[in-house]
This record gives sequence, C-alpha cells and structure tokens, in this order.
Amino acid sequence: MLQGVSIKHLNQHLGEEVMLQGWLYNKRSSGKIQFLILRDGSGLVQGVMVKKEVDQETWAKANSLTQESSLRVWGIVREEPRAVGGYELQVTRLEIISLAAEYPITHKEHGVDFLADRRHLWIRTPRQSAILRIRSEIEHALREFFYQREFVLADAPIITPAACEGTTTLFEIDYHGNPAFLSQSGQLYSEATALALGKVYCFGPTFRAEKSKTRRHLMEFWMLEAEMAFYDLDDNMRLQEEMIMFVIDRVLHRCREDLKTLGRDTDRLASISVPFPRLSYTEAVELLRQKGVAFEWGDDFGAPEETLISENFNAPVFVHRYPTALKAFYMKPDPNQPEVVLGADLLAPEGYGEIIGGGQRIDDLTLLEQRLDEHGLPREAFEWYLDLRRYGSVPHAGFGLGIERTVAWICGLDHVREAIPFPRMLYRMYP
RNA sequence: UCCUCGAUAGCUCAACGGUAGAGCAUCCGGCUGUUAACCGGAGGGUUGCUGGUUCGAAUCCAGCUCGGGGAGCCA
Repeated sequence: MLQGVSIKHLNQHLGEEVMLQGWLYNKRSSGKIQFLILRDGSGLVQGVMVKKEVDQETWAKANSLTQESSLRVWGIVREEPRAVGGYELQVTRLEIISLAAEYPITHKEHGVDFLADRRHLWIRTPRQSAILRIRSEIEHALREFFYQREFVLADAPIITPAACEGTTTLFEIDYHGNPAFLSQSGQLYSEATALALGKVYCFGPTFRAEKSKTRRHLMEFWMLEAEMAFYDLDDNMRLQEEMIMFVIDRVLHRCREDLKTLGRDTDRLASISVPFPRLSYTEAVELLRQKGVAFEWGDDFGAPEETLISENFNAPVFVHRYPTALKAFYMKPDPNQPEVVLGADLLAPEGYGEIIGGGQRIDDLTLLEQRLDEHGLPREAFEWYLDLRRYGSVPHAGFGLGIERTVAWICGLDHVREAIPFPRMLYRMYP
C-alpha cells in the first residue's frame, strides 16, 4: 500500500497528483462545490471538489462524509491563498475507509469537563495536536542535548522500596505481598549511576499522591533528571540554562506553525538569552519586601511569590541558597553560610512557576547520616545510598526538570493537563 | 484536608416564583470559492439526586453526588 504524502510536505509536490490519507476535519458545501478539510496528524489542508469535474459516485461519496471519517483522496496540489495553509488539493478521486458515527466534538465551544472525558478524541483538534507535537520536539531536543554532551541515559526504577525524599505522599502498590511505592524521583539512583558513569540523566514518569488540585499539578508527570560527578552548584546552573536555551531554540525553529496555531507570543521566547538572572533566596526575600509583600526569612515561596519574583525578569530566573529547613535532606550546606544549602530552583517567566529544582548533594558520610536522623528517615533503607559516600565520594550535583510545566510555559498554556496526552489528575483518570 | 464556584436538549448557554428557549450538532431541502460557511424546515427535555417551603419550584432552603478554580505540597 502506498503511504501517500503528508500534508506537511505538500509544498514539495506543487502541480503533481498526490494521494493523501487522513480524516475529515470539516466540510463545507454548496450545490456544485464541496470543500473537504482534511487532517493527517501533520497539518490541515483543504480539498476542493467541483461537481461537474468528477463522476457521480465520487460526488455522492464526498457528500456522505461525516466529521472524522477516515479517507484516502487523490488530487492535484495547487497554491491557493484563500485556503488554510496556503495550499489546496483539487480532488479527483476519493475512497472512504471508514464512515464515522456522529462525532461528539463539534467546532463550537465545549467545556473542560466534556473535553476531558473525551481526551482520546480531543487530541485530534489542531490546538491539542500542536501542543503534543511541541512536547515531542521538547523531549527530543532534551535527549539530543544530553547526547551531544556525552551524558549516559541511565533509567531509574519506577517501583521503589521506600520514599526517595521522605517528604511527599506516594502511591503504594503490592509487590508480591510486600509494600512498594511508585517513584517520586529517580535522583538517588541517578547519584549512583553518576558515580559509575560520570554524567547521566534519566527520563521517565514520576508519581505524587498528594491531593494537589491546581493548574500546575498532575498525579503522574514526566521528569528529566540529570546528575553529574564533579559538578558544583554553579556548573549545575550553567548546564541548566544551556539546556533550556537549546530547547527554546529548537522549538522556535522547528515548531513555527504549531506555535502560531497556539497564538503563542514567540517574541517573549526569542528574547531569552544566557546567562539567566541569579538571585539568592535572601535577595528574593528582599525583592518581595520592596514590592510590599510581608515575608519572613525562612518561609517558603508559594505560587504568588514565585510569580512576583519571575515578573521582574524576561528570562527564567534561578533562586539559589534556600534555608536548609526548606529543602531535602541530601542538599549540601553552603560552607560560607551553613544556614543555607547549595540548591537552586529555576522559575519560568510569565508566572509559570518552578520548572527545575536542583542542587549540589552532600558528599560527606557523617553529615549525610546526621541528616537522615534529623529527618526521621530509616538508615537501613538508605545504606546503599550511604555507600556512595563510603567508596570514593566526590562533589556532585544534579537537577530535575518537569516536562509538563516546561511544555505549558513554552506553549503558553493555562493548565498542565493539556501538556500531556492523557493527564492523571486528582479526580480524573479516565480515559 | 480547607476555601470558592458550578450542574437546564448531544454541546455551549438563556429563562431567576407563573406553559422550558436560542445557537451549534443531527436529519431533509437550497446555494459554484466556502473559511467555526450561509439560508429555510424537522426531530430532540424526569432542569444532577433526595427532601423541604409554596396554590405553583429549573428558579428559594437543606443534605448528597459529580466536577471546575485556588490554597497547602511540589516539578
């Protein structure tokens, strides 16, 4: 079977007769002419059929087409400024593959609830398809970035015997009669692979069982976590900003049409450059106070504070050296200022909040043991992790990038649920 | 877990104490350049559930169910 050409590449076939396979996105007709809007996953194109130029059977087949019916069409590619995308297909022949039943998603407005219940169909709309193509480009760019820098992709387990950080609520599963948990982070394992392989990353789903119900939260989300031996906090931040620039550059160059479909203001992305602004936690608190917010040193930033801070800059902004009490047990204290840790979060612009959390890890065995005790974590479960400090410990650092939040920011979405094909949310896991 | 908003035709909404309506979708008819096409016609309802107030409830009250937005937590 011939594969046909994809709508995206029609401009390479001007004047030729081609075959297209796809679905009917929309149809407009008058007595003697029909406009068939086709989609094939790569874009939309308008097919035109004139009654007197085709046989009766072809005309009748086109007439009977319902929204989302699958079909094959043959026709000649022409430039046509009046049509979507600037090209159209003069249809000569048409084959119905499957006539669709009455389609629930119309071209009028729908509520989020209705669409979410039909996510498996919602993703066929131009907007949702554009988002998913951009997500794909972002994931591909990330993998290529790390490949070019000779990182080893070392995947972390999803089923884990204990909480990684001991802070968040995890999904518990039954592991042949024993309790186990779905991973909330691959970081601890990445520290092990980094000490084996030097520079590593893992990329996979992570799970948080907290009853979070906001536009920035999913129960299941994808995270890219990098971990590097012999990296300090500054090396870590430099790598992150280069990674973000690489991704933005890729999306701007390769997803122009999709960004246009989304109505994204690309100037705001194109104007971003390195180095990203760096602000210590203490300076950030100072900034908030200048803006009239009553904020106590030692408190954590909520979403409103993050937005206020990021509003001050056009690029993503690093906030580093948080108070020790706010961060996970493995964060290395700053030798010059032991009450803060060598960690940094990256806040996306335009109020999209934290997209990266990371920092330098404790490399001293005694201090790490002390921190486990302070956090009330069971030493036995972490013996393997402590081994990493017993056998050739080195300074090392890493970070985790939340994919859906990054996609939401780059696409300009108002909710992360549109940034993943099938979102898992507090009160929704269908379909 | 808490705060807040909501549920009426397949969909999006209107009717706010007095006979439940529009646009779209569907079906039928018309139209040779449509752009969420347009024009004419038809079918389509236990107003989320349970109870209460009232001569009378989609409308007012209470409880329940399901969901949206947000807080906390985080990516």
